[in-house]
Amino acid sequence: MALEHAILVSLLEKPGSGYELARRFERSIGYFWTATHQQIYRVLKRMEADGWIGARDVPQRGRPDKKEYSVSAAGLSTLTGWLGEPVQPESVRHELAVKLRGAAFGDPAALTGEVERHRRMHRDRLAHYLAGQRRDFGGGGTAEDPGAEASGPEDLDPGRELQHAVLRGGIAYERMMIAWLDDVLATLHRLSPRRDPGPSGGRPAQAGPAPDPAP
Amino acid sequence: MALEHAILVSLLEKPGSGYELARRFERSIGYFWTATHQQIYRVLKRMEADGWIGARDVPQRGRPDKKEYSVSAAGLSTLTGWLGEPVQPESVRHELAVKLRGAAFGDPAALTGEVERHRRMHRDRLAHYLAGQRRDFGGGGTAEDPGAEASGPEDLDPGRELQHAVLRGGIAYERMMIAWLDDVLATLHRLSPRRDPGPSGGRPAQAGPAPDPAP
DNA sequence: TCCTGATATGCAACTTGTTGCATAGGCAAG
DNA sequence: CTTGCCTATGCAACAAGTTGCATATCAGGA
Repeated sequence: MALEHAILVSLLEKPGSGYELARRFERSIGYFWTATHQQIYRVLKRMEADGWIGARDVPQRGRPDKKEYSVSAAGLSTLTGWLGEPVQPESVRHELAVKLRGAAFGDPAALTGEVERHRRMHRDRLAHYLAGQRRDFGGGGTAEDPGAEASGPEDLDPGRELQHAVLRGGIAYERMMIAWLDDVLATLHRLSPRRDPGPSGGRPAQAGPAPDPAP
Repeated sequence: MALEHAILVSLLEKPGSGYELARRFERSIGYFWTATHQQIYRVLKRMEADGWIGARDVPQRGRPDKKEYSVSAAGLSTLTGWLGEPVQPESVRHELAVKLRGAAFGDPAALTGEVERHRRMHRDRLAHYLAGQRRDFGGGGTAEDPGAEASGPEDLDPGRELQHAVLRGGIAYERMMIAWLDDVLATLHRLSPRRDPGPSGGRPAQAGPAPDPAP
């Protein structure tokens, strides 16, 4: 039960309606916690009943009214209480890893396209993160050299620093995944050295990793 | 709906009872897909009804009989069919990332212990993976230089190669997490430079990353 | 004009996943 | 000899998450 907490964090960062939250869960916070609009509306209702958040009707020109939620004092103390609890081990779901182990009982080469698709997704997300980093956190150190900003000018807004730390985690994750997927592609290619990487959508499955989006 | 498929893979790798599967989901395959014994028993029952797996009663000395399941032809074709389907985007749940963003509205330093605990967990899991790699895949190349084995002696059992690729992914993930958690600890320390890292359970939150288990 | 799409909210039904408990024999420590 | 733990399976109730659909308004294009 932690969607509540993700919503609290998001509403503390900026109040908003259920719909707006749903949008955010397709971007920013959604990169670390997923939820559909159905779930969000249902949980918002419960949170309002529990007094964690308050609603305010906002009339809009043309559009239906929206209910803008914001966090109450009770909600804030719920959140800070939660911060003190240990997080229980994340439940892992790496479907691609399961498929790779399953591929031993089918045709490994059939996974190549899928792995390439994943690689593209991770490459795009990395580019997105890096753009966000440039936009929101300036041209400082690279994500590969954590702590490089530590000796720089004092920029100690905790919210900003923490958001940057989370973003650096996302960047590190995407880089790691891209490198691993290259490794997997090389392995698949080694197992069945058919198809040469054609020019369309092609990327080297054999040689060194394709260039990342420039940091 | 993919617990079925994870079970199929596990049973193909080695037939076993529900209980044994539950144990495996605490180790090996469980590092990439979690499930409790309740879920496993329920799904096994359904899979048997669907004819994906067959059961065989195995009497045991002293212990209650166990039902040893193995994959039928129908189950195998189900699995290979699944391999061809695109994996839909994994639903992400990075609770620690949510907490970090939430910490801006509480006391960031209160998270230090939790982050350190996570780091220990990841360090231990990395050591576990590396031990498994040494045990099952010999002294070959390091995980940091994927493809190093490619030019070595031909060892092209697909199952083995794919399991190794998955394991390398686990290793890369744990290394990445450890590095990121060091980054986070440095950030937290920068935000509130209280407590010096004492000698008990201490690890440098400031200087370079603590030494990994030797690869 | 009609159709599509974005904003905005929500119900109902269904599937998954979790938690608590129950059974039942054997084995080892105290 | 009793208490707790391990093997081994399972029911029942609940919580969480997904999917399909419904409503309503307005803007812009075919």
